[in-house]
Amino acid sequence: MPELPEVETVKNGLNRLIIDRKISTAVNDNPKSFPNSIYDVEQFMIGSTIKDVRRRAKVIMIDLSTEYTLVIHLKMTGQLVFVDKATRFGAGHPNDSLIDSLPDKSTRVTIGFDDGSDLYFNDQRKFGWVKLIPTLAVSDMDFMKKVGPEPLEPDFTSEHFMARFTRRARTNIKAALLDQTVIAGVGNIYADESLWGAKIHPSRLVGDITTGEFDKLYNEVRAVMNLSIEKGGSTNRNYVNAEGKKGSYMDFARVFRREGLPCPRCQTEIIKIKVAGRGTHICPHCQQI
DNA sequence: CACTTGACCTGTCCGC
DNA sequence: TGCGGACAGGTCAAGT
Repeated sequence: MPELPEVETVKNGLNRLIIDRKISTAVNDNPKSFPNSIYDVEQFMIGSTIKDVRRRAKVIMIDLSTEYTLVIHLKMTGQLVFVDKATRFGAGHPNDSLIDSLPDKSTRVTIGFDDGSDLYFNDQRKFGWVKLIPTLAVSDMDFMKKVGPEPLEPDFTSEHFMARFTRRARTNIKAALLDQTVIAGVGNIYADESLWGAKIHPSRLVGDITTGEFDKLYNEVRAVMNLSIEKGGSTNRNYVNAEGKKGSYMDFARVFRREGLPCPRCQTEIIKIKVAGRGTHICPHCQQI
């Protein structure tokens, strides 16, 4: 899924749905998805209550009353879906009844609360993970130490943004945007969308991008991700929010997965190419090498 | 260090 | 309707 706007949407949903609930069970069906020992789970998770749900980059952190935190990465196909069978929460949305369908084949971890509700971690491709670690140790994780700044923070300026890229001067701008140690949270969808907005070809070398172009790109990254948060994220394939509902940003996408359709700016046909090993969507007229 | 590529998985879609 | 291959929202560990 999940880039910054999707993870932010899940986090906001979980904050509405699971705060103060008490964990009574934890079922793990894949040691890679949830590698903690049974001892740790029983000691620091069972019986605890949910205190807060936070996000950093594409990672969700669920703080427990035991001073332990569930650190979760959804990678490509992860989902965190809350279902309350007692109140039928999660039922009745289009094409799906979560009440009946979850847990399903892709469910890796089921966290049960003492009121009968459940939080499911589903992950078709098994790339994602859930780790239970001391809250104070979260900032010591390799990922947390290396990850770049949050682009939507109010005090994150255009100058800040540009300065982060100097280290990656000899690679292309798309690879640099996707590099989580440069800027946190940008993935394949929003990289393509913001490069189109700034009229920058994704294969251009970072070192050749002008200050003016960086300024545009900075504004586009923020505008595109803010719009997506407002739309509940992008459902390209699997993504759903904490209530099991899809996001609608794809209805507003300008280039992503729109190959063969006209560019909204100049009507030139959008094409799909490969850059930084990823499928990449551009307007060949607006975005020149 | 900076940079690129392949690996990790399952499912789906497309061409034969 | 089967089969092989490419591809899918993301990181990592290796290689150069």
